[in-house]
Order: sequence, then C-alpha cells, then structure tokens
Amino acid sequence: MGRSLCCDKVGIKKGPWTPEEDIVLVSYIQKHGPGNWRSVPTNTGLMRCSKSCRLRWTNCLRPGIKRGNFTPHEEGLIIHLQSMLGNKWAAIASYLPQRTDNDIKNYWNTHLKKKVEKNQVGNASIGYDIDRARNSHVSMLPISNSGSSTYASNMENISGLLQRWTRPSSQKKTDPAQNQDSNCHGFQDDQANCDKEFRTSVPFEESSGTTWVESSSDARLCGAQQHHSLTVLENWLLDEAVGMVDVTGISTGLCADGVY
DNA sequence: AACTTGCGCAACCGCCAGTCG
DNA sequence: GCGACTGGCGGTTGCGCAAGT
Repeated sequence: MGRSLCCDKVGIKKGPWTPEEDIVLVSYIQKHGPGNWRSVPTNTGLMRCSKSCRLRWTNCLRPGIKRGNFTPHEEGLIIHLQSMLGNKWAAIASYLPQRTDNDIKNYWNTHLKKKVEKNQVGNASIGYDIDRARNSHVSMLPISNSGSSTYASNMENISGLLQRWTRPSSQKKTDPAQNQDSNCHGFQDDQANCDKEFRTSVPFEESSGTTWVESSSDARLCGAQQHHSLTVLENWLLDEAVGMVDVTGISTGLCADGVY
C-alpha cells in the first residue's frame, strides 16, 4: 500500500531484548495492560516498534507461559490438531493455553514434522477428545467466539491470568488446588508435570498496598538471556517494591482492582 | 583444544483482516 | 464506500549453544 512499515522507521532497535527493556515493557503492561501497542513505544521510551513489543509480550513475558519440554499429551494434541487444522498455529495454541503459537510452530517445525513424516507418530490413536480439550479451558479460551481472537491476544485471558497472578502468596501456598488450575490445562496427566514446575512469588508495589504477583519461573523469559533476564527482572522488582529502584519513572504495580 | 555441524528458539518480515474516521 | 492504520498470523531467518568430529 505504499506506507512504511513501523519497523522501517529510523532509530527503531532490532534484535534480542535486553533485561532492561523487558523490565520497562513489563512495568508498562502491569500498569496499563496489554493492548494499544502503538502507544507502548511512545509511552515507555522503548526504541522498539509496537509490533516488536507485542511479540515480546505475547511470546515471552506474559504470565502463564509454560516452557520446557512438551509432554506426550501436548505432542499428541499438536499432531492431531495440525492434521485437522493445518498450520493454524494460533488456533492450535488456543487448545494449549500455556504454550504460545510461536512455541508450537517451532516445536512442530523442529520435531513433530519430522516425526510425522517418518511415521514415528501415527495419526491414529492420538486419543484426544477435542471437545473435552476445548471444554477443559472453556473459561479461558475464546475459541467459540470470534475467528480472529486468540488466546495470546485475548484481553479476558490476560486479565484472567493476572487475576490469578495477583493472588496472595499465602493463599497460593495453602490452596494447592488453585495453584494447579491456572497453569495446567485440565489433563490430569499434565497436572503432574505442572506440579513439577517451580513457581515463585514476586511482590509488586501497588498504590493501595502490596500485591503478590505469581508467575511460573521455569522460563518466563526467552533464549540464552532468559536466566539472566529473570534474575535481573526479579531482583529489580524486589528492589522496586521496597523503593530502591526507579527506572525511567515508570512505577510498577497493577491497577487498584488488579484488573486492567 | 579447535573446528564443524545441527538444533532450538527468539525475533523479524510481509501479508491479511478488522476497525475507524 | 474508501483509504489509512493497527493488530494478528504464519513463514522464515539468524544467533547462540551443545554435540560431534
């Protein structure tokens, strides 16, 4: 159409995100919520295009993302869904709320595609009841609503996740059943795997007091920098919570009601 | 120990659909 | 109805690391 792409603008930074950039982005979204990505670079001072910010958030920083190996159930589900839906990764990802479409796409391209081609994993007997899978996430997934809506981008999901995210740590510790529901997608077999995930709570300062923000810490950040980023981010958040750090004037914290 | 190869995955690119004025 | 614009999606690239030689 002749218009320039956002990423073509002069001064737009590309490449891997730094921990500092992650902090700024997370802080902003904590405060304003995801969405209106166009305003994110402007309001945060990040030298990134809006698309890059959205991608970083949805693929790496948003709460509830599960990292690590795919379980046999997840694997089977992806194969089954791929055979049914084709390369509709966003649609497939809606059945695996802990996984991003990018993760699923990468896993398919690097593992499952070869497996299927070699018939190491048969199409038959995957054993998944798709309706059951869908219903198990009915409160989180927008599948039946609009075709363009996906898990990763759905405001209800984000706010829902953050509502769980902001559960006081004391409640979390004393209510294991609730612990499971947010990050496990309903299959009992997978719950065992979810239980293995190491989870932490990071305190956030909030206008009305301290909110405990929980996140799955197995690998919330991405790539080789993830461990470093995680450490820096958590340390910063801890420091921020006690007023030791002030980065770019952006205060961390959730909206008063804990929802965007 | 040095080099090569393959893999995993974050990030980018380009297109499309939806929305708004 | 139309064009501008934004957000979302799928395909692809390229970097970093681990395994192999």
